[in-house]
Amino acid sequence: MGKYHFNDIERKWQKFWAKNQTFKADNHSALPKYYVLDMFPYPSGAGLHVGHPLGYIASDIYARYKRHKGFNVLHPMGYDSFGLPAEQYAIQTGQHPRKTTEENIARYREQLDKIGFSFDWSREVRTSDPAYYRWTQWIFIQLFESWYDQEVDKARPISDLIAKFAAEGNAQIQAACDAETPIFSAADWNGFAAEKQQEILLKYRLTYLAETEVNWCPALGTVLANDEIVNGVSERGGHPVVRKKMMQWSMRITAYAQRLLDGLQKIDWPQPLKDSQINWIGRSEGASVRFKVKDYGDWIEVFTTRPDTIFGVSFMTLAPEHELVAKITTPAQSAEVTTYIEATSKRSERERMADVKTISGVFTGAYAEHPFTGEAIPIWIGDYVLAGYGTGAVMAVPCGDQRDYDFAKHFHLPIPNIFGGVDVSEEAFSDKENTIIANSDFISGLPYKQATKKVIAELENIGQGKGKINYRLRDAVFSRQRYWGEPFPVYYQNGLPQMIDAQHLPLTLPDVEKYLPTEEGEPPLGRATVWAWDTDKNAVVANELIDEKTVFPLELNTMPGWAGSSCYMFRYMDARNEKELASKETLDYWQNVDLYLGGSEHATGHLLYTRFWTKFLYDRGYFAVDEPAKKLINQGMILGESAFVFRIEGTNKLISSNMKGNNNIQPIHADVSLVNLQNELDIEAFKNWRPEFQDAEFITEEDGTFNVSREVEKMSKSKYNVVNPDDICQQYGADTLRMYEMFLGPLEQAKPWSTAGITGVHSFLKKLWKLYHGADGETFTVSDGPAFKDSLKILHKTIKKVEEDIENFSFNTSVSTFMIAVNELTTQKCNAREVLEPLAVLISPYAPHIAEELWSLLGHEGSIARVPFPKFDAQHLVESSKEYPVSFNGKMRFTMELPLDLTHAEIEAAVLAHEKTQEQLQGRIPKKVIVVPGKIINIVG
RNA sequence: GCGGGUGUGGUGGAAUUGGUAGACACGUCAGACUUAGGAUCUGAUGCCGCAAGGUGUGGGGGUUCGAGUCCCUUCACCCGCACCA
Repeated sequence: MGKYHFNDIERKWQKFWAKNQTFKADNHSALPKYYVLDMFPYPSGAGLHVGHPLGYIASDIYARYKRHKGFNVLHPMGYDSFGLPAEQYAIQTGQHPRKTTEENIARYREQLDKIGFSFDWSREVRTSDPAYYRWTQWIFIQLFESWYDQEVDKARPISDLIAKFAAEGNAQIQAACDAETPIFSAADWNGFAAEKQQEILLKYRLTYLAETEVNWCPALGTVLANDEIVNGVSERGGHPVVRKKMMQWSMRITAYAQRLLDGLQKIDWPQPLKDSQINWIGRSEGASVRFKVKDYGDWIEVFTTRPDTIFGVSFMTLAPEHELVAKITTPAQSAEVTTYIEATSKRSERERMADVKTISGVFTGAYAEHPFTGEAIPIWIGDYVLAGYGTGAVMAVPCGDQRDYDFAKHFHLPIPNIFGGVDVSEEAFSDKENTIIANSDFISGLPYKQATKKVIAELENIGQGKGKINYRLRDAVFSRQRYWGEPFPVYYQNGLPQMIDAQHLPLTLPDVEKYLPTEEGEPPLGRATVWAWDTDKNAVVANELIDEKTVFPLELNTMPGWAGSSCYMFRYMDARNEKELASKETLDYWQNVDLYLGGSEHATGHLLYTRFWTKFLYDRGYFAVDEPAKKLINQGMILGESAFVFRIEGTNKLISSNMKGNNNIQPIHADVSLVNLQNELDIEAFKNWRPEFQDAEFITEEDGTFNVSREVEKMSKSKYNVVNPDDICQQYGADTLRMYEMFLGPLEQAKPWSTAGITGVHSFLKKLWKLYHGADGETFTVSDGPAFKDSLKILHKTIKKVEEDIENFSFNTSVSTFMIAVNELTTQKCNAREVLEPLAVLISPYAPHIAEELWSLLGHEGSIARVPFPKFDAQHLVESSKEYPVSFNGKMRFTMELPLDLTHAEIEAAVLAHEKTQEQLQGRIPKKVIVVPGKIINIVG
């Protein structure tokens, strides 16, 4: 056979796996199941870089390991192929996003195949494929046809709700619904026109159409969800975002707030990720209190976590956007209030966040009545109160809240002290655990907890409040004004939304000439000429037929990016089923994902939405489980090492990094492929790469080299620091790439990519190959004779360590374990099948190609993939004696050999009798001898 | 400000969970084989010191026979959330 020709070997086995469908998972297996999933990628035009496969390699090792352990493993892959970049590209070039997406997917697939993953490609899904998104649309319909019953704490069919309305009205129904839902009786309901009934039902459905204040991004021409905004600008592109009211589809995720919190307790996800979900959901316990506005019939409702401080209220503050502001402002204050509201609305979200120290506000001229004392409380407006949280209004208790305190100080409002033995002349006192309430009528003298309880009871008594749990979580806006997304299965009849019957799905995306919004400001689908629904034919027809009785306009918005990714893990279970999302049988068998790998950046986006939809489909009886993934691991990002050359400002002179001195310099990204490991730039190649520097003057080091400086940054095309895995595979092989990526460091940790150490891993694989070949390194020589005892010992040590490592996901240390094993076996000249055969199986999850080749050289037919994992046998590690280090007063002095089966007393006696011990003690009697089994013996003198 | 995390040689990182710190790899140095080496093999390599020895896991303190690991304190860096009433 010859030398280790990794390119030939890898191509050969990749073909073999594809041809034999080696990794096809079985939906009807008697074996225990195990589901290993990677977050599927968005196929971008830039292709894969070495950072992408990190998680895929780790999960692939685990999946392969589980197959060796006798599990029926589901390990699928697909593409999250709807998204903005393809659409942006389409806008610029007129190229249909479908086309670029398909090209990108083909490139991704080619790159993935080269790394030797054990994916079951027969289950591939693409979110932009109508055969897939018909199920996304189907789920949308299910959400529309459901409401959330808080009494039984689950989603139920809307027909149940209609029956309840008809029988008893809505007064007694505990459901998740819009805030301003009016109360009606059964008689009212039955008397309502059908359209009015539909309007009311919309307030209860789990996906609903409503005028919402949304985050509008003018540059992108679309709305964004809260998690798509970072620091007040869009996550993608960094464009400014403003608040705007629009008619939008929303998802009633708030109905699930508590269950999304509770569910975290039973899943094995990283604590930081759980923390950010907990934070995002933002549960706080308190009370809602209603304050009557003096001289008006209106009520202001506030939420407070400190009802115990209600006697400390000295003013109220409304958010500038609060709906009552215009109504209650007195004529005298009107001008001032208007000016203030205008000023604050001009400030962007970002400015408002950046500038939290400036205190601003204005008095409305109106007063509210204290629910207990009847005292007049001035009502102010202030932009420190957020419209989007709670009710957009607060009862200000300056002595107990620093923000209220600062506001009061600034506007010279009173700061009554309602805490016993506390000084509030300098700052507010917000330590509720050590609170004793004073000057507060019926709660004076009580600590926080009891006072809170009593106040809530009293508020309920007078009908001005109740205990309440408030969540920061908002309903998720589900409409996007884009082309390249799932169309809603919705048409409009008299302005009311109607669902297309699920049996007529998919409703496929129509073609348009341009991918921009229309001149009238409609979404791109407004350009489609065949985009109307004929309820008679149950088909899409031309828009010009809309005047006919049975033809209606279709929804012009599309679904957001997270729609397609929220249930894809269930579709993989039965990916080719044309009748259902997945059959009951397969859903029952595969349950949910056992191990999910992906980045932590999805904590409050995808990972929250997918939990929401899973719980919903569980409630409606489709799924057997209510969480998508049992265990989740966040792999760390692989960062790039960018290279910079320096230009002296205002000149065309480039200066080597050590020569820059006091010059005013400007760093410029240089492509990392033009720089060697010593950070020396290839000047000629650089000139060709950036023609504008063709004539530049290069100021080099004294030895004539030109050095760049390095910086660790995110890998990205624009930073010219991308390393392509194809190049690594070409030069060193996929097995080397796989092992090296694992060797780089702990899976969860972020780490810069550097090729510096790759030769170490590569030469390990060459040594492994040689271990199975004779002295010439070319002839396959494995003997059937007995193995050395020492070789068996190494094998079993390795089995134990590697198994532990895989189970703990510390793949980096097991690479070292393999290196030690191969080095030692080489030294021992071990060539026994008894050792080398199990070794090939052990290593096959990490380096599957070379393992397959060795397995076949060992004379086996077929793949190594399902060969049982070697069994650890402690027998081979048994020793009759062990070297014990002996220390005196904690200082290591010498070692002594002792049999393993001694009792503590026997060890103690043996140690004391030892000549070196006597030498150390010099006749003194030791205080005690500490014997820890298998560890150090410590003599304290 | 709140929450979470990390700090170990020239570098990436190990450390049986309280038991000989620095495994393994890169790099560096020396040697062997070579026309050559960016190939292969052997050896050395935390720091100070010729050596004996000393010292050493961001700093300071503590518990312990014994601390990278536990406790207190302090510093530095990274990542979330950020006027949440």
